Amino acid sequence: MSRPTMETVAERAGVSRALVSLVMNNSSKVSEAKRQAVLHAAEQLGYRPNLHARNLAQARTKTLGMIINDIHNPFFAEVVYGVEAAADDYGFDVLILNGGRDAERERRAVETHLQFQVEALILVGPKLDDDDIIRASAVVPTVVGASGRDNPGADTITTDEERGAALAVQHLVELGHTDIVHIDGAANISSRARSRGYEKAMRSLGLEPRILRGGDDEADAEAAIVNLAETDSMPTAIFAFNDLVAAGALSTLEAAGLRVPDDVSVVGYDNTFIAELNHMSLTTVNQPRHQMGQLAIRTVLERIEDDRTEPTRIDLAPTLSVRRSTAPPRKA
Amino acid sequence: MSRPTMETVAERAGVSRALVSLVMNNSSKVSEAKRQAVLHAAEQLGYRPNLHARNLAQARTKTLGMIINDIHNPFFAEVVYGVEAAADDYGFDVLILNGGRDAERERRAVETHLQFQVEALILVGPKLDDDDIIRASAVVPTVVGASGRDNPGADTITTDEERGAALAVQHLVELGHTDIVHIDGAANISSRARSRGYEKAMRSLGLEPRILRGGDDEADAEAAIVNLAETDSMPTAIFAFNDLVAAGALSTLEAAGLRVPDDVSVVGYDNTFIAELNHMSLTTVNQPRHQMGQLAIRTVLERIEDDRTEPTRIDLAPTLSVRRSTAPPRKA
DNA sequence: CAATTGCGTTAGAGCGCTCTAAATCTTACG
DNA sequence: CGTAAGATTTAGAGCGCTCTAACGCAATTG
Repeated sequence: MSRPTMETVAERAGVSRALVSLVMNNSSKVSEAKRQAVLHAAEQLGYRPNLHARNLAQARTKTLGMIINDIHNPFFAEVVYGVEAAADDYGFDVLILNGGRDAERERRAVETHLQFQVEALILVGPKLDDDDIIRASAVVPTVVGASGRDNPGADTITTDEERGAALAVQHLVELGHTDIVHIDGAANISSRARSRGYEKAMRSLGLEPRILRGGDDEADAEAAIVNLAETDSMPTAIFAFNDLVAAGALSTLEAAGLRVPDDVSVVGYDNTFIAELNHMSLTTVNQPRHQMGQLAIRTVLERIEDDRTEPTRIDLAPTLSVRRSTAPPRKA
Repeated sequence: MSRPTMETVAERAGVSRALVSLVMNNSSKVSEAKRQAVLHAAEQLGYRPNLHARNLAQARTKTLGMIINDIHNPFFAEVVYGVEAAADDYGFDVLILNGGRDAERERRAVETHLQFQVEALILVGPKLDDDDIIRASAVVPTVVGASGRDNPGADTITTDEERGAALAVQHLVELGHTDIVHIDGAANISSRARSRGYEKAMRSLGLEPRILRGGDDEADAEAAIVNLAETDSMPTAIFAFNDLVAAGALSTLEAAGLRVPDDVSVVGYDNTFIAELNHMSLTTVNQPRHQMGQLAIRTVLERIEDDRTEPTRIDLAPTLSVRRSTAPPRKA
């Protein structure tokens, strides 16, 4: 007693298999009587179309493959929502695979998606290297989001991270800060652009940049700040690689008896919900994640449906979300 | 120039289609010479097996469907990791769909999974009601995780939330607290069990329970605490429905000039990474999420492979993670 | 009234793969 | 050297669905 097929439904409804197919795809050229008969039979049998059979029979699958860097990271969740909403509008299914911050795992995820015959790939913050991406994009249209790299072969949707960093610096300078340290993202993909943005902005304002090696989580911030404390030159403001590093800065500063923002201002990056927590209330650089998701779909569909062939790069403008972790420096 | 098929590879390698199939499934009864020839041809052509064709041809798909309540919520991410790791061990693929905290959406997700012929369904914190779950579990084995409900028809994996609440109370009492307020989860599924656990524990220790209506996010906590402040009977400790509510409590208390844990201790629930943040450092009840994921797979496989038919309920023991948001009450 | 049109319906091939049964090729042994 | 046993390989059916081409039939037309 396996699952009912079209054959079963057709028999029950007293029509041909082809007619059932037409009804299932709600074709307009089916008489109302037969349509009802088929629908009724299907209902009774608990019939469900077999997607694999359908995908095999049709040329296309109407399915998109998405790989996110890390399902833990709330940053990506928002992008997923954007992608899903947009995909839904166009009648595409989205299959999500978790990269788990591991290039090898992502490679397998790409493979799985390709075997599922997805019509396009959406990589959000991939750990894959250029070669992998070139290889994938040779098979299906590929769009990369939120990465600092150049991703030859793929379309890209990024935010201008240099500009984002500049926004942070500018905000701090406007508050009156001049001694602003940056804790960078070490080997992280986006680290380079953010550091560069910081550095350029500082110099163009006639200030001396100071960059400390950080990383992408709390512990990394701690090390950097302990370092600062020991060299005895605590700045009046810190611009962290991301919100998590900023959170680490917050607690390490407080542990050292310094108050935020009274003694030191802190700015993060990403506007994850950590920053939003009242108890953190982190001033941070915001990327339009939902919009990025939507644009990813649109970009990919231009390839699929309108067969565009030249690569696209979309660079969105970040904004600053000012909260309570920044304030004018204490008067000396 | 569409994608190469087995036919193409077979031709190129000078063998039959069946032989290619054998190689792809690395059967042992293929001569080394032919195996190499096939592999080489496949490599050259960039051949990738079509999963839809395979799934159609085989009786089974070796695929599991997972639906998580909300991809935003870091609690679920951990469960996903557990599921993926375990599924991998058994050679199953996991398809993840996002419920988006919406019953209707979950219903569609179930439908999609069934059309994909998944061999089982794993629902984590579903919004679906009993009927939906019964209906789904009539089609494929279904396991429900992290829910407070009874889920007829499905296997369930839960943690003992009453006990979790009791752990929190016990910890606070051991520190010397007697005036402990609980901010509940309002309509949330798990709310009932946690409140009941709190109430029982309090009474069994001879203390008077006080329950305030909360919810599941920061803002809900704020309302509850403002209420407390106004009625002028601030307790010495607060046990919140979850970490997010606890975070809300933290900031509202501090805004009111009360210090945590000096004036008021706060305990959360779920041990999400918010609790772990140094700056929060929330004492909280921990659920073994990774293990829940693994057990979900094991449970479901017992149905599939060992055709178990009687329902299983697994109830895991929660533990307490003590951090810096709790301390003995200030001496009056 | 025969021929034409058009709608609703159906037969049947084919999507890419697996799997069973049968064919072919080796090897080994009396 | 013949042949049975074992090791490889292959033909061909079938998985559930879509899609094209053709069919039956009623309505329309000259």
